[in-house]
Amino acid sequence: MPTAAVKQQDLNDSQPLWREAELKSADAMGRLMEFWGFRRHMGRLWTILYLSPDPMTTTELAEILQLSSSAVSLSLGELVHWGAVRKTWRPGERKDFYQAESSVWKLLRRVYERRELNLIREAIDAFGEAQRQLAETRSLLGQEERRRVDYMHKRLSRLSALSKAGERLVRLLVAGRMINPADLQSAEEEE
Amino acid sequence: MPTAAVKQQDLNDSQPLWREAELKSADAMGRLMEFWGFRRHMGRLWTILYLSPDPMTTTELAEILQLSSSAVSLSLGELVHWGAVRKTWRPGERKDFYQAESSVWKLLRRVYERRELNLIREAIDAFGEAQRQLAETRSLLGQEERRRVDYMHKRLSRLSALSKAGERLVRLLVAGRMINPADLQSAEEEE
DNA sequence: ACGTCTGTTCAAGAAAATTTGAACAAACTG
DNA sequence: CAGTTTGTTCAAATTTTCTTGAACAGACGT
Repeated sequence: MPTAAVKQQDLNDSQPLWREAELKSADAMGRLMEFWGFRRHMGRLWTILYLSPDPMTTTELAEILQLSSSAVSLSLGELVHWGAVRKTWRPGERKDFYQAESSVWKLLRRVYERRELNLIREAIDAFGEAQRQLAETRSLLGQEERRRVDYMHKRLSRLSALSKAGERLVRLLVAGRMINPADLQSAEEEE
Repeated sequence: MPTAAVKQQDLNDSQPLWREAELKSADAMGRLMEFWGFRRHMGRLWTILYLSPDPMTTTELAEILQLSSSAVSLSLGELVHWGAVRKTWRPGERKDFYQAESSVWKLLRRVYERRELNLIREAIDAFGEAQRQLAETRSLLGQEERRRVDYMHKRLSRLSALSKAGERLVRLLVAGRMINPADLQSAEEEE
């Protein structure tokens, strides 16, 4: 009694013809999102909602993507947290309905603002802290080691300059202003 | 007999005073690299090399970061593959020496070119393929479903437009030319 | 107030990745 | 050419991350 196989068969039969195209798109976005550091399912769920003219329930989503209700709840919650999905309700219906935030540009900005900028700032802080630490030890060292530490200090300055250029660049992106990648290049070059 | 503790103590004693700052920087870069989808150790190894005035051996690297030789070999190999680290040799010395490629800008470009662009292109292809599939089924559907499929098709056009704008944007980045993020924004707006 | 429906949380189990030591291969030395 | 040294590869073991089903909590209708 191949329960799983039968179930799969039933599903295939009852699926609309466009389901395959829908899943293919969802998977493509899932890969993008996963690469971008999010859960794979977040991209898939968002896409299903984005492609649907009407808000959908967790039940429908779970069925389409063959996910457990807890998996759906978890990833949807995170999507809501990022503002990528909104809850809505229907008069008379008890279930929650979800719809995709459809401005991808808005979403990109929000993520870069909340996440990537923080990450870069932490790196900048770490480099600065390391430099401070080097400066402290400098007086305790012999000539040979002192030159070594000075070298490190200079290199850390370059990493700092680069990170700061990166931060500036992301801030411009978020603001929708023109970006000049040559800034990154030159951040690295000046003595 | 706290072997591990003793070993750790020995290490601490024999470390130069600037080792802590060095590790702190390496870890910061490790986090950045990990977030960016590379092995955590790649960022750490690269940083140690970047901060060193002289090329280093796998043995030194393994000792500093407390890694097994195989871990070092693996991650260094990948760094070499990405052009982030170069092998060099010293007359008389049998061991390989490694030095960091110090132009971060060059590295960024290479990665975006080889990796991110591919990823985006795959997504673009998937969306296009899905649209084609929808067009094929359209004639088989009733009026209600046809409207549904048309909606999906329109949405996929938007995803395609966005992805293509993203691809263009990355290509400009790689080329070091000016970027206008507003292109992304408008890719989404035109019906 | 009770039973039902819905959504979330959590701990256990499954899957995926990283890490390691050992085996292998290659290059050099005496 | 035998014996080292060095570097890579591989499968096993570990760690981490994901997934799941069950337990819990809240809201609703009767």
